[in-house]
Amino acid sequence: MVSISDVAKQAHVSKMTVSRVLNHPEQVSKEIFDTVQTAINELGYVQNRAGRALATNKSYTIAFVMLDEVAAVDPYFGQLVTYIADILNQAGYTMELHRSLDNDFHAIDGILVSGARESDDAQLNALTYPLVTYGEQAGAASVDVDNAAGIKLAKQHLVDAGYEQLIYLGLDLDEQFAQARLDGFLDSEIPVDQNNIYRIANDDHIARSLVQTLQLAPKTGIVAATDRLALGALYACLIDQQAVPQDVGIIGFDGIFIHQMGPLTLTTIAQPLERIAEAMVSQLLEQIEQQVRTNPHIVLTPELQLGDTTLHN
Amino acid sequence: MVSISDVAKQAHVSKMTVSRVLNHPEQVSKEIFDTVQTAINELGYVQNRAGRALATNKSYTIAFVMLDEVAAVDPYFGQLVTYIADILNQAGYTMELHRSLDNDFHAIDGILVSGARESDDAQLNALTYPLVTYGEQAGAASVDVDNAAGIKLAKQHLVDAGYEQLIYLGLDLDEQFAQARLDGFLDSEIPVDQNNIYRIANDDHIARSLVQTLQLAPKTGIVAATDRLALGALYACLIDQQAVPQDVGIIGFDGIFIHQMGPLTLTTIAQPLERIAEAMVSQLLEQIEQQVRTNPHIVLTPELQLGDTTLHN
DNA sequence: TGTTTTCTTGTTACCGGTAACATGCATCGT
DNA sequence: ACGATGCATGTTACCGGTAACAAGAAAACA
Repeated sequence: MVSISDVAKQAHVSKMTVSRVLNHPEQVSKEIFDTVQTAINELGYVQNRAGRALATNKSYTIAFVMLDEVAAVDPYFGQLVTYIADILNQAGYTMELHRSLDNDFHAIDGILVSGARESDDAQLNALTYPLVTYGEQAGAASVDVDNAAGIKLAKQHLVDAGYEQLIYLGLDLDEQFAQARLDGFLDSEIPVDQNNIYRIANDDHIARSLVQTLQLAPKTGIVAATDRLALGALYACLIDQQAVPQDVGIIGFDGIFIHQMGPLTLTTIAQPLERIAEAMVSQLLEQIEQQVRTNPHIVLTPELQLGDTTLHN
Repeated sequence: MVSISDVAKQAHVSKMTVSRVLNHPEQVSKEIFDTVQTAINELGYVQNRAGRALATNKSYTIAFVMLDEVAAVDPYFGQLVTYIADILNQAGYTMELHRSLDNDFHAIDGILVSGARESDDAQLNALTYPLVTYGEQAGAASVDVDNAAGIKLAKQHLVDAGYEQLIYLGLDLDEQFAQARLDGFLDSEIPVDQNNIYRIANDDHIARSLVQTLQLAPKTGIVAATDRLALGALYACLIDQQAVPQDVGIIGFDGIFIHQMGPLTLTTIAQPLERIAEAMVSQLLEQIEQQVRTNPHIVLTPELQLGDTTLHN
């Protein structure tokens, strides 16, 4: 492997001058800069990260910790993690992927966490690295989507589209976002009937249980807490031979399944995953540069994405 | 940050002895071993990876390069990448995630690549690191699923179940696996009608195009090249009010969508993702230890996974 | 012209760890 | 009782890079 010393020899300068060309080019005369650059190119020199990390105590590596088991198979995870990897790469950082907080974290500059639950709080707070979580998290910086606002958007859209009865299809409440979305459904000007709130276990066969449960009056709008639930509802309607979107409207949340996945694209509340990724990274890099751990809660607003499962112009 | 020297001081021994306790404990007397361990625990020492990497020229870091854009949102990607991360972690390695071969790879011991196309060959062959790809790749070690065998399995299953007419639902052939699966469908004892082979562009609304295209005779078995296509076919059948699995059987390939995703679990040919991950990692670590780049092509056989979309006992 | 400032480059030491060799001491064989 | 052998530990040097300081030369100032 060609090192900085090899380049120095080739260019007839000291190691330090080569280092300057790489890190503080303004301190180097034009001639020498060119000579060194030429030598670098000729020899195909690339910086040794370990050496640099050791000398500067900075590794330019970020750990992304993915705690949610389910998320691994959920498309939005792949989307988020790749956005983050891309953005970090562009900023000159490398992203490690971890699945547990039990790992020793060596030689990293900061940590991004997704899918943390309350039971992880202690471990999270014990970490001394700059930290940003996806989803609200006490005692740490976090980036989240405004779940309640998103659901309100969904309700409003269904009402505007002329659906008369609203049904909410929610998940178990053990995850924070599930509670927030339910709250969003309950808390708004548009009144809702408590009998029309259903809760589905995440591993149910959604469509099967729905087709038995729901008595779909005409002009019903279904607000689903996730796109997966919305997809189940769509199946149920197909089986039950309901006309979607004419008689029944369906709106989901997340914005992942909308493409290619069904006979109809879903109308959904789309999470701005790219902006989430950007916010997480920029917040983290800021902490790293400033060398302070701050705990802002950044909340991004999701957007209505029109599809075929609701009426609209 | 507490370093090996701090531990050495605390334990009244030399740095080297501490290093031995960590790396060659058999060379150290029992007493001193205990003393040093105590000091390590008291001080909460963790090894500095950069220092170690610099001294040993090993980083214990592997780059996973995910080239396929689509894969990022496909659940199997999340599954594979997390399996690999888990296995690597257990072996004491860290996994970096990259999205491009253009990145400089610093301080890594080896590379895993998924989603490479022919156009990536030049860059892949230029890499000097130990390398294993997912999917067949000339000039590099690879792990792949026996796509043709899988499709034959699917055909056989449908015939055994009593479906009389077979239809193949395939993808564009620009990816190697798509070709292999089509070949598997054509090449077998069970004869097929060339008119019953359909090709769907990956961004089509599968169900919509199918319901217009297919003239489903009773007792038709549909072999779909991917679970996503199978799901589309299932939609199409629902819309067209075909009885699945009584009149029409559907079998997919990949084994990802089977849970929770529809009114019926898919019968599918499941990729052994966990074994794929294991094979990729063990092949790579072997190359790293042996310090030779070998190019075996490891082919794993997928398995029939029964679901509700075909008849069986 | 002599002195100070500025600019460019080099020297030294260190980041945290480990390999290779050196040393000191106990055990062994004869 | 002596050197030979083996075992446990320490010393030195180096991995590749950079910060802090030193030094030399050119430019600026008086």
